[in-house]
Amino acid sequence: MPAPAWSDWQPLPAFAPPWDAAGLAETLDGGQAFRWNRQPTGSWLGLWAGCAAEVRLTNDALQWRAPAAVATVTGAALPRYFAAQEDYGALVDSLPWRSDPHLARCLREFPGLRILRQPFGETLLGFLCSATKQIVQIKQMLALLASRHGGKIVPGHRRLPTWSELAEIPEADLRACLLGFRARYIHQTARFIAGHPGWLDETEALPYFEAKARLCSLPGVGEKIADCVLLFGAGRLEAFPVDVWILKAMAARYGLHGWKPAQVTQFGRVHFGPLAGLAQQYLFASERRAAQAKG
DNA sequence: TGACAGGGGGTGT
DNA sequence: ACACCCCCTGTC
Repeated sequence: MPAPAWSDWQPLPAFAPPWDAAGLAETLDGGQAFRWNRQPTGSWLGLWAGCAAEVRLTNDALQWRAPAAVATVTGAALPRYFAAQEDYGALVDSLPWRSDPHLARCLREFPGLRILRQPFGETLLGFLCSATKQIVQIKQMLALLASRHGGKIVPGHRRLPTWSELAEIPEADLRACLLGFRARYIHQTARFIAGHPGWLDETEALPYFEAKARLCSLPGVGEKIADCVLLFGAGRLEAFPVDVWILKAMAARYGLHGWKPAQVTQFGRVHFGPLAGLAQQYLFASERRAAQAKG
């Protein structure tokens, strides 16, 4: 099979502040998305929906290219996927960093961090896989799901199965993709979504609290996963996912020792304001880096 | 090189 | 609180 021809490298529409390598790595492989892989050349190869893109950083500018067969559709999808229409300088500046030295430090630490705007349904699938799993394992599950059950994007790369397709897959076959107890949740969720056409699209369009409540009605989806789906798959920057990492980080950095997740959620909304999820992502990135440095 | 614990970014009961 | 699954990682 011949290697697919790739489009020329092209700049992504410019927007400030500039990208940096750490921020790009954290954005693509820090727990928002699970289908980006660093290439030997240092660029990143990512798959979503029917798109395949390679991105790289040159002189603080982001460039992309795609297999010729999907270059048009990928190029059209990229600005939305990378939230290129958002003025991140203004968004970040509106966070309460002036009165929060720790937040200010995290913002300085990852100047290129973004919140991706991934396809809603795929984001739900990714985070249904995420319970008590680390990023490498989630990526492995999704890679298996795509390779065994997803349609071809270009030779060598497959998309994730749609929810309609997932509804037709026996639970045992899902388990074979290393999903463990999550296979049952995904199977049941797929049956529900398949039986309620338009439900996902409607949910994505609802106001934040209503959308979250609807997601939480799905088997295997609790508050944390619902918030991740809304933050990374619907652009709801007010969603503030509280997991054990953020629980520990907030305890250590803001003195919230012994606080329960619901209390930390409330604190986050009040303290960080309407873009609490954006602030959370910077805190999260900083804690991850600290943990990695520690070994 | 291989076996063996231990624990894991959550949800449901 | 504990089960749910089972892969990853560190360790011997």
